[in-house]
Amino acid sequence: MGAQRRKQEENAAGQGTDPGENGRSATIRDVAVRAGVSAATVSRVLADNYPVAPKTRQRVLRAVQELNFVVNTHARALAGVRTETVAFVLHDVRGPSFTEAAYGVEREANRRGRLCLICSTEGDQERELAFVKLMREQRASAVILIGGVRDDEQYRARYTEIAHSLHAAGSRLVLCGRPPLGPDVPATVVEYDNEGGAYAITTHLLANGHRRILYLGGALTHTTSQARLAGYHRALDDFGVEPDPSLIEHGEFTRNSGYERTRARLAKSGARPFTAIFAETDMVAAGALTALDEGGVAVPGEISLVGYDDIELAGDLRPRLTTVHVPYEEMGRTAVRLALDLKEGRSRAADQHVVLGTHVVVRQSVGRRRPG
Amino acid sequence: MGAQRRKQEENAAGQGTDPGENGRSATIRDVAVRAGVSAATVSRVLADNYPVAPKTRQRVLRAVQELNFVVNTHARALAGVRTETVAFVLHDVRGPSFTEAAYGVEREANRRGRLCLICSTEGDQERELAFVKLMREQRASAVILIGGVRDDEQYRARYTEIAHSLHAAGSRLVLCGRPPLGPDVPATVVEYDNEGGAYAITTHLLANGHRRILYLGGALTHTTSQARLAGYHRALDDFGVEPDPSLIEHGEFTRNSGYERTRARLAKSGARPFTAIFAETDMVAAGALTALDEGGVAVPGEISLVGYDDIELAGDLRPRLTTVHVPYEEMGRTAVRLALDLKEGRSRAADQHVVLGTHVVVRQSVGRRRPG
DNA sequence: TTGAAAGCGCTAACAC
DNA sequence: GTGTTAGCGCTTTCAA
Repeated sequence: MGAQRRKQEENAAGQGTDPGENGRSATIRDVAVRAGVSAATVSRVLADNYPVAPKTRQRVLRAVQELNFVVNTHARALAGVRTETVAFVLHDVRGPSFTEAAYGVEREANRRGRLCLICSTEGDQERELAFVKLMREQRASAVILIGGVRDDEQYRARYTEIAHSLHAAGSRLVLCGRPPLGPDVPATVVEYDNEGGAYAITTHLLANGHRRILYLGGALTHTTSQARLAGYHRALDDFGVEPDPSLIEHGEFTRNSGYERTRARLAKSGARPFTAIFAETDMVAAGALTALDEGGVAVPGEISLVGYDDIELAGDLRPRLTTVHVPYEEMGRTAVRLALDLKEGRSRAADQHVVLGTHVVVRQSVGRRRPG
Repeated sequence: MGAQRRKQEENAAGQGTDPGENGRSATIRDVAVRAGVSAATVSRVLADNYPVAPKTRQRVLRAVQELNFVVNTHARALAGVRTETVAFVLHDVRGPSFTEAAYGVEREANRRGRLCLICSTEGDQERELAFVKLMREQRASAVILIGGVRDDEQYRARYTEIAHSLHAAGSRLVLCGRPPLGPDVPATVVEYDNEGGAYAITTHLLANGHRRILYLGGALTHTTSQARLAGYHRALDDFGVEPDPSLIEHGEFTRNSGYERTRARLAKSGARPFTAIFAETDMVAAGALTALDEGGVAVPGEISLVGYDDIELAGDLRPRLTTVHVPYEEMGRTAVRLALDLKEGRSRAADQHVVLGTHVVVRQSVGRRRPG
């Protein structure tokens, strides 16, 4: 698929003579010829970084207009001029929490004169890799990945390699909410206190007298889920409550999963073996709430409910959802800040691992319960 | 800022000798030297499109590993190999409706083997232009813009030019939910029946006996708002109801704007001059509902409420929000489909304008009212 | 099976 | 002020 052959094919397939539609687009050379000057002069006019006679400039600009000339970034980049970009990769653009982080990335990147490119992978690792590859090849300033993963040998090996290859390309890998890869891997990590948040909110439930708390979790292998579940267990332990495995469920981080799982539980037995529900994300909590609502169960009267993430939706639910606030936007901003500061020599490699705090936001979905 | 000078500066600023950190990254030439072959051979190994002796291949791959070599897309693109991408531009990644469209774009682009790049502009036209420029220069297959605009001469002139320059660069401009630019402009337009949806839902309110409907709109100059307001007026007209200008409000498309405006109205007078609220987006409706809730106003008992967009949130509100469904995801998919089909010669220019339908989704936020 | 060489489109020293 | 020229890093003929 060489340049030449490709262009010929395009021409052969062409339907019209409209320049640009099929024929090759105008180059700086074409403009030069039309304006009766050299390519260098055109380049100067375009870059506007060098004195050019007004009349010449006029002619060049006219030619540019007439030919509908568009510079080729690739050629320009090759010649040394960079358009700095920051890339952000998430699973799903529709997910409310990660887009909050995307927003933070975007703002900070912009504040520092970079363009921000976002890519959604639908959780497909191949796609993630393809995008990282593209960004690496385009020499993006930083590539920021967000979203829990399955933390195994394969993960570490794979991302360690990615970190190195990005580094070799003059870019930087940033992991948001993912486990660090090791001390010698050139990657920036921005985590948040996942376990601590889960601990705190479980404690909140326990302090309100709840002892049997249904846990609506994500996939068992998912690092985010593991950390949250760990916090839940630690809190139980601190209160001397024996954990009941039958109260732990694993599923997806979707509204629907929360809905279905809650419905199934509600249908199961007359005497409910739990007085509160800890949904691992607000989305799951929203689904659970709908199921509770449909089942005629009062919240927090009969059952208390808490979520995690503190997305905007939490305040729209009725009752308003008590949840754990995660500083997603700040994570995004921090990710960009750390990576760029490092590149600009304003930060040291040792400071490339940050853990942001989380905290409980008490709203209306938790009620007091006399334990026993 | 030439390549040479830049590199020297980078070296000067360097802290370590780690290759890649500051020094220039390895090129195909470096790999060739290390492997004791020519650059052409390395290229062949990498592209894997040509027979190469197994042993040579081994040596090359090893050298690639050792040097952490990463091809330079720019050079590659310049030499004729394209990574096809589709670009999507929206105002805010956090906005629920447009990200639905982004999802559609992403899926369809992916189905057709393209990578999808998303850019959020925070409503900044300059940023939008910068991104479009970048994508044009990178020769993206299509550049898709979504979000209402101020429809004036400047808009038309500006985007007509963009359409032409994208076309000249072999790309294609797609406008989602924005007014067409004219018959001779090379742009694809995917609209939805904005006015029709507003008409239908207003009719729904009117049919339920509501005559005084508070309208919580967006900016007056915004095309989306204009169309929705037009639908509202047409419905009133069809029912022989005199529109009351004091019931029309303009503001922003945010939760908070809906909240504040509703609160102000509620505070204003004891005798409320309206029995229903038409919020121009579900987001605004969510805010209005909170205000109503706080004011102790029963919905739909005392006041009915409808929104527009049918985002997921609509089903989470209590009462569940009656609203207008807009096929955002389909818009995204359609945008990609039309643009790529055209490029592939599987569609004609005449079919590059599509209007998708909208419809009312009846849930629980509208009550009957005895008119008078 | 491999290498040499030309060229993709642009930029920036260096001459004039 | 403007043109000439030498690359940037890669791919792909063409020749060996």
